Amino acid sequence: MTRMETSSTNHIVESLTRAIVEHRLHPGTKLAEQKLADHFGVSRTLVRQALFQLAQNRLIRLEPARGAFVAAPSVDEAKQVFAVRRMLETEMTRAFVRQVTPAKIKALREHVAQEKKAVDNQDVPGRTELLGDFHVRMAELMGNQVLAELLRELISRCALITLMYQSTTAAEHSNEEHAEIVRALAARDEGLAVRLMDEHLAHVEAGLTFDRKLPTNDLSMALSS
Amino acid sequence: MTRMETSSTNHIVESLTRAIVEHRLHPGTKLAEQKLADHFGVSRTLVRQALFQLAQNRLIRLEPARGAFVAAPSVDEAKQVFAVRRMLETEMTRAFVRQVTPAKIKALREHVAQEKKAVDNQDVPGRTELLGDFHVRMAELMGNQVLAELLRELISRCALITLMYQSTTAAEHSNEEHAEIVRALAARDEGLAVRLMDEHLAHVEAGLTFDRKLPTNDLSMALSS
DNA sequence: TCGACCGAAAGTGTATACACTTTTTGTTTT
DNA sequence: AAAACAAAAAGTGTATACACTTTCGGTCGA
Repeated sequence: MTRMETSSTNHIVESLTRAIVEHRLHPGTKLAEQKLADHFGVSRTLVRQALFQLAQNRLIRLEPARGAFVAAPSVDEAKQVFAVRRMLETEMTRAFVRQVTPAKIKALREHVAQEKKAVDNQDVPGRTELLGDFHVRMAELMGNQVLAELLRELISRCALITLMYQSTTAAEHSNEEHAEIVRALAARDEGLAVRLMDEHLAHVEAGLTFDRKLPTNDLSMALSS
Repeated sequence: MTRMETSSTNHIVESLTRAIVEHRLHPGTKLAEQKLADHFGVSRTLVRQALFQLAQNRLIRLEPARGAFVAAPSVDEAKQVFAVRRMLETEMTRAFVRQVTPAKIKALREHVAQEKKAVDNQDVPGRTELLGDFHVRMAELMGNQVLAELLRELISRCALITLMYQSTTAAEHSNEEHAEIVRALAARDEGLAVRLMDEHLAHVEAGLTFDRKLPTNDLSMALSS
């Protein structure tokens, strides 16, 4: 279900996005164009296109004549992003209950099972992605691709902020909450489902940590995986 | 309150955005890079950057090796965008009531008054922008810049779809609904405010028209204003 | 020793060059 | 006259060149 446009530029965007979201590239790290170009084996032209795209997604920040840096969102911005997620996702949950079908429940259950496997296996990048994708998956199952893409963007920004998924217990906790939400959806209990989703997001938000550890980051090291 | 970054690229983005949102450039119109470059007096490099940005905002569509075209969203996509707006804005309205202050009400009243003036004066581009900005203004007054920018994006996409604002009576209608919403907010009547906002968006959505009139569009003509 | 200054190195911003693809146009063929 | 083809024109995709800005290292002066 991943994107299949593999235009050079898109490959760079995706590679950098993963590195940032998975915390291989820390906030503040400088992304020098020529170094990236060498790493990806293309010219600066394509790197620049990718950087512009990432800047629009707020994953990096472009300073005029100074270059690109991995974004370091303020506490305030982080709270705003979460506020938006809660608005969107509580309403999404409400709408989901109203159009729930066995097939959709089955799809969500399978997703949660996949999450659990990743969590149990200590597959850190895998679980990070899967835990975020749960929310995107709900939007897709509702048939709203616009919502899904919006959520994907917001969740990327969240991942840049929260380090919570790095903790195994927190990941387990999220996984269990997802399972609970699915149960409420299956039971068509709108009030419960909405409440669980709201609480779930509150928990994720509470896991925000703001240790601004300084970069000390080697580009090619971080990108090599 | 408009953006003041006037880097060349941003100027191009804003200029094209306005032209598209105000329907001076019709869906399907080809945006040839060299022609735009000549028009703006820059090289293709900057035009390309702008086009990439517009593509991410879904205002244009990039076809590989064929070029950029003003987007022509499907009916389905339009409905999805509106569904997202309703999720976001009903919840935003709810939150607004809970943190309403006289100063915020005053700001909204003034905005609605501005709208009315533009509508009365038959200032078509002005009223289009102001009617959309009402929603963005609410988000800003709540102090949520993330929400504000998200809404601005969604509303641009809507404007690309709806031709309703071209009708004077429809514009008057929207303006009156905004006034009603502000009254409900001032009265701190949460239920009423949310209901009015939901109905308002339903009305806007109902104004969707999908006449795919063929381009026949001269670039420099459309951009000259 | 510390700070200010200067030059070199590195890096960004924009334009241009060139290869390759699509579109157009004019010609040939049936 | 319509369809098919070919060459030319126009346009996109990527790399490179070059001007200008920032950064860094070292030297000089206080």
